[in-house]
Amino acid sequence: MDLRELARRLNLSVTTVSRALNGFPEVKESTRRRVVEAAAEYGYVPNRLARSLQKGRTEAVGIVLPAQFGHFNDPFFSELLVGLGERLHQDDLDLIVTAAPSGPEEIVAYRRMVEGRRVDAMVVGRTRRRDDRISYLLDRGFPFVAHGRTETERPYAYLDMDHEHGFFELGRRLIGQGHRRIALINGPEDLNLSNLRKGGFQRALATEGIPEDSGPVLTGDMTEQGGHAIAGRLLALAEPPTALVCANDMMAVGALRAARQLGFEVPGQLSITGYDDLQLSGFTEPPLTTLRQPIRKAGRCLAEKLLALLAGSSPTDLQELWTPELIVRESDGPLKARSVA
Amino acid sequence: MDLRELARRLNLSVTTVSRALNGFPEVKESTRRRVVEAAAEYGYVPNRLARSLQKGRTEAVGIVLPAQFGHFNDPFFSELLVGLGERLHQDDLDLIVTAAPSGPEEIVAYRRMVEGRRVDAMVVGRTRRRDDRISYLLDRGFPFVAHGRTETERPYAYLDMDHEHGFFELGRRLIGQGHRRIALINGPEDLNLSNLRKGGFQRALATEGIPEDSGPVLTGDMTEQGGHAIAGRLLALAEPPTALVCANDMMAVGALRAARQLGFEVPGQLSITGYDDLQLSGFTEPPLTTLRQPIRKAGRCLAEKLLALLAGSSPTDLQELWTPELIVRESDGPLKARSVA
DNA sequence: AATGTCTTTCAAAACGTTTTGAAGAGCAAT
DNA sequence: ATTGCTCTTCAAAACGTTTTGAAAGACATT
Repeated sequence: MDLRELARRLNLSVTTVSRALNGFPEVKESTRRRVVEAAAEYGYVPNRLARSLQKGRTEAVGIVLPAQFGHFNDPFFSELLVGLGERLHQDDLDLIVTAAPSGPEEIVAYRRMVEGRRVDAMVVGRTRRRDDRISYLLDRGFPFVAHGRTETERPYAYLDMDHEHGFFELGRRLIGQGHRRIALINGPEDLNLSNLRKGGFQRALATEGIPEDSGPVLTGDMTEQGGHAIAGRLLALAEPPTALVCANDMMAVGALRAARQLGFEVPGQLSITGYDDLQLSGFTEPPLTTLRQPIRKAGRCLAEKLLALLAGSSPTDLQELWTPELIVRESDGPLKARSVA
Repeated sequence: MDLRELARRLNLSVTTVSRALNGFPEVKESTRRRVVEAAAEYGYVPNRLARSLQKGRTEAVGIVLPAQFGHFNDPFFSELLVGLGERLHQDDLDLIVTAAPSGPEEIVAYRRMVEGRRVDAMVVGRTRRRDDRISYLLDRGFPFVAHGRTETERPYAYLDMDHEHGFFELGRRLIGQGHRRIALINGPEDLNLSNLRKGGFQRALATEGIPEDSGPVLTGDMTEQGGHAIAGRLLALAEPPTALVCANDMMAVGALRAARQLGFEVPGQLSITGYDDLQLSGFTEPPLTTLRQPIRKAGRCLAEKLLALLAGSSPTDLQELWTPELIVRESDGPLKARSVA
């Protein structure tokens, strides 16, 4: 059942039927009712493709999921997708998802979506310091919203967490507990969030007058294994740090395991903190002190920004920074006297 | 740059250009080269919508994510999406995602995808015993693949885990450890997997000659809270069970918490098992014995089935059952003598 | 009766592809 | 010169909508 057939049965032109269904004012009320009823009766549903082709809008938004192994183990993207999907659905927009490993294939996936006119806008997740996906989209003038900032001057719409502030606070908290040798177990340097977190961490040290070599920064994979390896190295030092600030919860879990294996008491001899507030973080031994970001809410917020963008808002008005919430549990605290004595 | 423009610049008809690009045999080799080069030079990318409209295929597959709160906390769907996305991407198929709470809205989401001719096939996740999504798709003769079976006679393509067998083995294992009062903390009864798990569990009891009232089955939300509530009730009984078989890891985590609060030693006085092998399950106290299903691999497998289906395979040839893998950790074991004495 | 103004309807063009059916060019056989 | 064949190219139709520009009908105003 297509529009032509429906029009034929009603003895009307397709024009009128189309207008009746789309609520145009120039069709007589009684005709509209007749059309709407017939459409319902025959189960007419417009062909989305044809409509999109004609309107020049696809009514769809694209996102490329990172497909690397291990990296995807956290519920981050599924939560984000539900947030996005819920909100976009309300405005009848589709979400087109594809998966690509980061690397040369990734930008190909973007090009296919953008240049194949498959979507009206893109969502870019997990931004890097210099992000060729962002430059690509900016160069083409293609609408997009990023979850995270980048080191570019050019303005675009984003939602980001204030990583700098979060890690500044975390650093100050640990220093306030008496720690003087604090290591940052950071994520890959090309991720912008790693850079921001490092900045906040180091600012905390500087503010409190702690020398730079008492606050080493090491980077690794943001996985349990990555955290385990780096913590292992740090704790084997002659003067190991008394606190480990980890880039995310998975790394912190790895660090916890290393600490247990090397006989460090947490938090008596060693404080450990994470970031993300994954579900598992409340169940580790001890439960993890961490920073929380509301991911599903972020998805909805990104969707709102997309809608605003497509409605003509300026990207400059769609930049937002959220402060992560400190979740205090039991993996950090002041040193016990014993280790000093 | 569209096909017409490209043809104009080449002094060729759109027909020839289209055929050259799509590798039809009736175009002269030198012409093809000329066309392909020009297409690359001008950065021509075909408009997917127009092509789909003409071909009558959208080259897209749809999936509706469950949007309820709490239910979505496990990484199940993100892993599934990556598996699906990776494989579909290889064959140039899109994955269209939308989110809807299960209930009347859910079937509307399906209808929009199917009847709006937005996708060529659907993926149905988490099947229920009587699943109106499945009947709807079967009634319409619309191609789809399900993750999970249903209580229908009509054949369709699916991949499912052998829940029955998994819980049968789990039951036997606990009985072998000496347990005689074992409760099943099950998921909602409308989910088909709940039913199958219950079946396997009860078959294990029957095989070993354990009376039915020594193996109570309770159902609740498949969340930490659900598990906590039910375990709390069970452990408050005059003769509490000595083993709790939980429908998933989150429920098991809740049960662990209830056990700790009520002073039950795990596994000395109480064994607890889960299902899923979530990442957190290796980090609980004690680490959880559970059944593992390879989710990403399942996503890829579902994608393969979709491709086969679209290529004309019969659904009957695309039914597959995987056996979950038992992951033995430390949350189960024989009773310690103390509690008997 | 002619003109103007709404209101309501319509035929045809457009969106960018692929596919259909036909035809032109080149050449060998008659 | 005509016919038949192959190779290559083309104009036009089709996919199912929305939009454009025009026209028909009703009614009031001159």
